[in-house]
Amino acid sequence: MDADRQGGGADDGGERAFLAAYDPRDFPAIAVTVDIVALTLRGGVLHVLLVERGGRPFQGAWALPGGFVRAGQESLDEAAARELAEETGLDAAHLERVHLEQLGSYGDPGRDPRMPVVTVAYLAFAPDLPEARGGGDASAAAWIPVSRLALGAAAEDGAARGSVPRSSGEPDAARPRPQEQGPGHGTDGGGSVPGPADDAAPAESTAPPLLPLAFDHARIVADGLDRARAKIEYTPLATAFLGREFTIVELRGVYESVWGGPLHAGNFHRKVLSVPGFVESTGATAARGGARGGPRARLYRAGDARLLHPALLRPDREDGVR
Amino acid sequence: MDADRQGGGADDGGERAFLAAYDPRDFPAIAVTVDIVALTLRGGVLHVLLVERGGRPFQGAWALPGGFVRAGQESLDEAAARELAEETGLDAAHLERVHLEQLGSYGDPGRDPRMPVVTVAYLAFAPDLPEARGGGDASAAAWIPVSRLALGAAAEDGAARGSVPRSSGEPDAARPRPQEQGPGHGTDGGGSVPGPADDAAPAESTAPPLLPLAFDHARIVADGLDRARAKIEYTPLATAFLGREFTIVELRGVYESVWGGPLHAGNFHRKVLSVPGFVESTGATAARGGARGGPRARLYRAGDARLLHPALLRPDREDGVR
DNA sequence: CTAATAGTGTCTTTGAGACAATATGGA
DNA sequence: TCCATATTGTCTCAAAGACACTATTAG
Repeated sequence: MDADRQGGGADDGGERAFLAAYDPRDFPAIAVTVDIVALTLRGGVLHVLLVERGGRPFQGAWALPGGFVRAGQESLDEAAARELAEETGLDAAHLERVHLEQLGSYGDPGRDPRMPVVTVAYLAFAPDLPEARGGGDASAAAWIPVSRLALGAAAEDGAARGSVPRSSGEPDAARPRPQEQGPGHGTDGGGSVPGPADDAAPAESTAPPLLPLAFDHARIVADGLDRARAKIEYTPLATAFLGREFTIVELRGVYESVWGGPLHAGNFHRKVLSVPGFVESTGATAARGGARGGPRARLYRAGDARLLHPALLRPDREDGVR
Repeated sequence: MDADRQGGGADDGGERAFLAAYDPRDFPAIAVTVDIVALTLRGGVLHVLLVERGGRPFQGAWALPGGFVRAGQESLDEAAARELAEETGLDAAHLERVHLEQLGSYGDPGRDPRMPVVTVAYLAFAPDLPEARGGGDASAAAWIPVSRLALGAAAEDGAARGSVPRSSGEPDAARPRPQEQGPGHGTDGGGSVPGPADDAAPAESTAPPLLPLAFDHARIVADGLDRARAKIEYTPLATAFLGREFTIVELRGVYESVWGGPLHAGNFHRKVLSVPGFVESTGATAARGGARGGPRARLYRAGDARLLHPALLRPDREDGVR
């Protein structure tokens, strides 16, 4: 279907269809925007790019970067890339290394209290970027750790609800497993944090307040995280979080940060090297060994595989260290 | 982002943001529709629901069923369900058994020559339904075998192109493998066709003409097929193509029809039963044995699993009979 | 020197796939 | 009776995961 027919009632000629197509209540009253869930790793912690709202509906709250699609002038993908560039202040060279894919569309009535808005959400994987400068927009942009976000109800909604006939926005979160992000997993650029996150922290006195997100952006971020966690299982996209050259340990850090739990170093290492086309060796080795000693790690770059075969499946549940 | 800010230029107060939000060139000029890729099995062959266009831009061509989203009155999911019901003439009881999920959004400029239109595509898995009555719309609706569609260039685009920084509509086609649909695989309700499809047919004299699709619907259908083929790997959604009770052989027929190749009967049988929650036994057995004899197959119904663990992976390539 | 760390070897278990065997019922 | 067919058994191979070991280097 495109720009005629609008459904409802039996056909009565064509006159009616014509009128329906141009009924201002049916057609032009929806705004189309793109929103971007941009993920990156900073110091081994997964961050999302957010902007602080200056305007009224959710003033002061954090929201996803995004903006209107320029009707007839750009594709949705181009609109997303443009908005991401504006918001991060990235030049074309840096943008080259960012993976951008469509996540899904959100159009519940009332999701924006002012008017009907359908937003096409995008998911971006970025290497550690320079601090976000508050793009071309009113408020500040910043990378916020996902563990500081209040994703509560939205996150639960990914995997184990509803029955088959249910029809809700479920843009293929491949193997979603409810598993909230433990605060500080992964590497700070080299080694992975050893212990599980849940019991390591000494009793925090004042619980760090979780940031609420504007509109339905909590759900969009939750869907994006589900997608990211699933996608690095069967694609080499984890390398999009790293520089051109990286060590296997750094790559493991990406998986640990995104999945939120430690992985078995030895098995991970062997498995990555065994998947054809995942990584390829540069001759070189890292400048230094591990943080507190150890041999220098070999350097690799991303291979040419677009899918991992076999895949790197997530560990089953709360047990550890696959 | 929602209904303010529109990117580009520095902030200058709020006045500008307000104006931008209501600049008619930026906001109201995009129409939003839903289109549905509804798949079903008829006689062991995968079919898509299509409508024949009466109007001008692609008059006489086949297109996906769909229609405008009623701004502010319904969610995208509701719009898709409504359009599907209208187009198939399905009552609520039948709709209950249809799986509906969002596929992705398409908004290239010029995809509709008349005006900017962003469509949110949905994917539906339906059991064998009564013949489509030409719903509420101008032209006829019909189930068309996917093998009769010209999906050419669009299908190639799913998996192995572009590099990481590429940004194009790739709504997570999980494990796409280019593999065109061999005409008549699968079962006609009971047993699966034995031989491979490609050589069985006696030399066809006049090549059956492939039907072109209107707008960018060929790509949308191709994306939907990719998604369907991937999704039955790790979800129990193949059962959505069958009745409430079914045999393992019928279930295998679904996989063979969607994947387009024969599967090893014995191994498939054992694997399905070994995945927890995929199917559960009703005590009963089928009324008849196989087409030309054999024991009566046991009947099963869909289990309560939402994900298959372990998954049923597609056979690797052109070799056969996993 | 000492301890931490990159990388490898090995063993066990699980699952995939090929092949064979058994039993049932349509013609 | 004959043979296609549903279902189960067995064997082999690949991969996952647990665990142990070696070599290297920061402090």
